[in-house]
Amino acid sequence: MPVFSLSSAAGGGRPLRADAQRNRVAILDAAEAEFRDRGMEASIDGIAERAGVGVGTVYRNYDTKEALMRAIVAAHVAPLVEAAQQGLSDPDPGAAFCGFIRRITSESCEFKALADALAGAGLDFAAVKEQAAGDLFDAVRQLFERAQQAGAIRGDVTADDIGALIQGLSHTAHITSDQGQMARCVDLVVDALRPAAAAPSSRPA
Amino acid sequence: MPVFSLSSAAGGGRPLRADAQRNRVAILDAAEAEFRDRGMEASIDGIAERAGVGVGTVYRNYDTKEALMRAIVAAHVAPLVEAAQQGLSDPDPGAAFCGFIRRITSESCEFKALADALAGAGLDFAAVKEQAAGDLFDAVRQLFERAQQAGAIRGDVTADDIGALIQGLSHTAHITSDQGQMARCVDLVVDALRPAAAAPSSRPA
DNA sequence: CAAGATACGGAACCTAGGTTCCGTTTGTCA
DNA sequence: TGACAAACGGAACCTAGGTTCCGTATCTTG
Repeated sequence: MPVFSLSSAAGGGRPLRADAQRNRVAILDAAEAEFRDRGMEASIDGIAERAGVGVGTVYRNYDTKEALMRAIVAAHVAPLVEAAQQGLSDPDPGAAFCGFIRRITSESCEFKALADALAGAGLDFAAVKEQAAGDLFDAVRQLFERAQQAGAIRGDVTADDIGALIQGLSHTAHITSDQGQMARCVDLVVDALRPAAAAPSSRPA
Repeated sequence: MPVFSLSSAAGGGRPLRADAQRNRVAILDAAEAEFRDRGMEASIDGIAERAGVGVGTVYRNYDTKEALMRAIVAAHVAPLVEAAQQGLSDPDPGAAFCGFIRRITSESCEFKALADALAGAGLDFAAVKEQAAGDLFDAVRQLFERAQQAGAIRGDVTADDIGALIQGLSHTAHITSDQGQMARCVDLVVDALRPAAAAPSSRPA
């Protein structure tokens, strides 16, 4: 049951039938929209209907709802992970880290499925942590450690703490769609990560 | 369908039968334990079994699972609300507010049902916000406003922001049972609420 | 255009968990 | 202890949503 490749089956095969190809795109689009708005609460029936397709057709492309969700989330995570990797060579480790946190939380705010994935809501948490969200958490950890070593982050915070905070913020992102409020909350937390008042990394008085 | 009073029906009535009285207590105890450990994921079947009782007996005391949950949560919320009211006359408004935040998050960490109620998980959110959790949010808001007026809290934070942060932290509390980590995260957030020590914050527009 | 392969739709199935119902048991009172 | 009301237990019911199945429709190829 192939998950990629728009025009041919995985491995050996002959090209996909034209209608099947069209449907695959429609399903992806529909899933994208539904998962965006409702996160893990989106239903297969809803996605199928939105795609103008029967549920069977959805299942012919993705074995389970979770697989479909993962595919969609993965598509959103990939560019984030890439951005994180670039951040690793940012001359200002603190800014790179904070900026990345702001970015993923902002993304979570408008794409509920990402929020759910990061918050571990409605999914087998261990599974998520390996897959889609796992990559992101790894990326965050690397940025975090670099920032902390550079002295841009308080020493008494651990990577696990960051993970926990992100999970919490992701939940908030799932609930609110108010980007402004979300941003204020995130800024607050991010500010709090700076080393105690003594050394404001970016701003001498 | 009475919800209070251990020995008699609400309003007019004759005393409760002895076995009914015993069962009511057993149900309350069982619900307390199940909701503590599993939050809203606790099941009526599980509660009934733990209480050594049939599901019908549970429903004879509480019309719905949510009603039972509310009763249990309310019992935990009451003393908190009371503490908050006392906090309103604390000479140090900032400490009163922060202390209260720490207290409810700590409580949420070991009593998952409270975390769920505050995070709005698995429940009709509006309903929760009126009931059990609503009182708590109100209490927090009062403590917050007083602390902010006293200058103990940054001026650019709103009561809604606090609500959002609590919801997020409550989700974290639901996931982790590590009181230490929870405390670190909460401290971080609480610290962040203090007015910027001397210098203007350096946040990007 | 016919034949076969491929894909489709959506009814039917399954599971989980909340809720109801009713025949049976137990407590209470005389 | 007998009789009645109160309470019990738990099977049965209902709903929601994920998943499977298969008869039918559509594409592709010769």
